[in-house]
Parts: sequence; structure tokens; C-alpha cells
Amino acid sequence: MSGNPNGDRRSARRQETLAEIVAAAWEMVAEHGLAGLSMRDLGDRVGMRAQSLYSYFASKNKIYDAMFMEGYQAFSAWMEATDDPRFRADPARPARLLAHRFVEFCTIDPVRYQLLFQRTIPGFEPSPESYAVALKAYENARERLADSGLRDQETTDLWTAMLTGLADQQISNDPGGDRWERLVDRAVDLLLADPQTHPHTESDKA
Amino acid sequence: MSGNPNGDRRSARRQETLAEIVAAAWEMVAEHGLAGLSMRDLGDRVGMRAQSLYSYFASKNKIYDAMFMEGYQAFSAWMEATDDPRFRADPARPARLLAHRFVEFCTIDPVRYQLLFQRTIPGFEPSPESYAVALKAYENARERLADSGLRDQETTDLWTAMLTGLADQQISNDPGGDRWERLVDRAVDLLLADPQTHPHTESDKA
DNA sequence: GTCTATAGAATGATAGAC
DNA sequence: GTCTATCATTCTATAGAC
Repeated sequence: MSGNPNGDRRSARRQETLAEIVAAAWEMVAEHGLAGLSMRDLGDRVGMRAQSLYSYFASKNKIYDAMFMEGYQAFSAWMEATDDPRFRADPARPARLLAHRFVEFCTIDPVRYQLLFQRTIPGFEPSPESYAVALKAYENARERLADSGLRDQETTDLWTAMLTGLADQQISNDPGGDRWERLVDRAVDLLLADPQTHPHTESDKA
Repeated sequence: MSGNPNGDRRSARRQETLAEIVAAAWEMVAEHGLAGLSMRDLGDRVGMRAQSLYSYFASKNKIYDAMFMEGYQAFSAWMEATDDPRFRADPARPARLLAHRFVEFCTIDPVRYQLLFQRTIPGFEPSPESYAVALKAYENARERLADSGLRDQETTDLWTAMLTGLADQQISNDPGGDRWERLVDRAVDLLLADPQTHPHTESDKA
């Protein structure tokens, strides 16, 4: 749109600063918890006064919003990576991979998990744009799960509960370990072996 | 120890006030979230100035601590109630009852669930006395679970993850409904039917 | 775009009169 | 045991100079 090279350069510089602020915000919440994000300290961290941050984000919640969107983009990208053609033949493996991938995503960054999958920030609501990114991520995950043979709502609900439960216990009670993570395969196999998971097995065989 | 009837009466009065403050605190966090407990508002609620609360609790965290202990006492009492002799004969039912009872305890009061089973209050650590109550509650629950046939650590870990996962999804995504709660039976049966749950079945039959 | 200055409001907690 | 007065912070956010 803009034929002005200076405009492009300025815009690029601005994008860099925006990204730098968000990166510093991730650092901060990793250290002080999700609620421990303070404009003053965030300003210190990127080398400006807290008030100057308002040139980039209209409010603190806009920063959470940017983190929220970035988090779901990362989630989509992370789950994309399980689309490995080598495992398409085996009916059990894709589900296991999917499950491990999900639990890993959660345990790698507990604060991100909290921001994306739990609701613990008092006044924060994601913007429509960010929420759209989240919805798309969920839809992708649902489709991939369907490819693994888990289709009906009750089964996918149980799947979700099991995996978030495992991730949550892992994060809360054995951070850095694998006491719950190593139960992922067993949980997945349990669900795949359940007759209720495949209510139409007979017709599927035809 | 004190033979002074006035002392007893004063002590009783004090206990009443302590209980009243904690009850008001539960009300407050139910309305404004776990972090939304403010000494000023709490004072208003019990009809005294915020500063006067410090005659009863040395700090805000001491109030959280009292709630924590009360919560685990409630948990023990709640799980005791499943000790129904009528169901001891059926090997499947005690586990189902136990599971339902647990999930109900969580969903009935989400804020209490958050205080007891998640770690979301920044500076709060339970006191040794409160923690002892929590440990005893866990030990009781573990024994009851063992009576239901779930004994090895991996299985009880999976049990915990499944049920907290179901409770969490229920609270977060369908408050007041039963979309996840109605999956409890299926989850329990899945675990009971799993061969890995009874690694020593042969010798048990002897 | 960044700064200083500052508003405006909330917080948890203490000291000391009564 | 409750009060008034107050401290000492923290916080988000705005106004306006440069």
C-alpha cells in the first residue's frame, strides 16, 4: 500500500519493538506468574518508562491479548508438526503422538498453558481477532483427532479432560519430571480400546 | 486449663468471630474470585474496620490459611460420607461413588477447588498445621481408593488426573451443567477394566 | 516516541488513643 | 477489641513538554 520506504522502515521498527515488548512480557510472567505482569517492571525490562509502553499497547490487557494470540499461533504450529506421513498407516500411533504433543505443549510453558487453557486473569477477555485464532486452533486439533479415530463428542470430551488433567498434575505436582507424562500412552490406549469410542464399528467394517 | 468461666465465654465469643470472618471471606471469594479478597471489604462485611481484623488474623494469608484448613476438613467429611456399607459388596460401585463424590466436591465450589487443589495465590503457603490436615485428607482418600481396588501408584495417579481433569473442564467450560460430570462413570469403568490396573490378579485369587 | 509529572485509586499493614 | 489516623506501596493510565 505505502510506496514510502521510510514508512516501511518505521513500520518494521515498530513491529520489532512490539515483538520485543511481548517477549519481555513472556519472560516476566514466567518469573512472577501470570498476574505478576506490571507495566513498570515491563518498561524497565525493555528500557523505557512504563508510560511509554502505552504508545504500543493501549492497555495492559492488550498485552495479554497479544500473548494470547501468539500462544494459540504457537499451539497451531506445534500441533501441525505431528502431521507426519510415516505414522498414517498405524491407527494407534497418530493418537498417541497427538496426545504427547499436546501434553508437552502444556508442560513446556506452564504460564502459557494457564493463559490459553485456564481462566485465571480477572479482567481479561480475548479480543475477537485473538479469539478467532484460538477457535481455528481448536478446529485444527479436532480434525486431527477425528483422523485418529476419535470423533463423537463424548469421547473427545473425555480425551480433553484426560490430557488436561495429566498436564495439570504434571505441572502442579512434578514439575520437570515425567510422573504423569509417562501415563499418556496408557490413557490414550484406554480410550482407543473402549467399545464406546467406536459406536459404529460394524458399519465401518463394510 | 482455665477455671475462669469469663475466660471460657470470651474465648467462645472469639471463636464465633473468627468463624464469622472466615465465612465472610468464603462469600467474598465466591463473588470476586480467590484473589479478590480485600481486607477493607472483608471488614465491611463483618461490620468492623479492616484494621480490626488484625486482632483476629495477623495477616491476609492467615485468613487464606484458615480457609485452606477448613476446606480440607470439609473434604474429609465429604468423602467420609461415601462409606456406605450397602455398596461394599459390589466391586465396581464404591469406585464410581468415590469418583462422583470427588467431582461433585470440586464443582460445588469452584473457588474452594482452586484454593485446595490448584496453586494460584502468589504468596500463600499453607502453615504446617493446615498442611497436616491436607495430608490426612489425602491419606484417607488414598485408603478408600485402595479399598475399591485401585492400589498401585500409576493407577491412582491416572485416577487423580482423570477426575481433576473432568472437574476442571466441567467448571471451566460448562458451569452448572453436566457435560463432563456424566463422563465420570465411563472414566472409572475404563480404569477398572484396564488389565494394568490389576497387575497381580492371579495371585489375588488365591 | 519518549520523557516528566501526576492523577487517582487501591492495597496490606502499623501505632496509639480509648 | 475496636477505633482513627496514617504509612508506605503499588498499580494503571493521562497530559503535556520536548
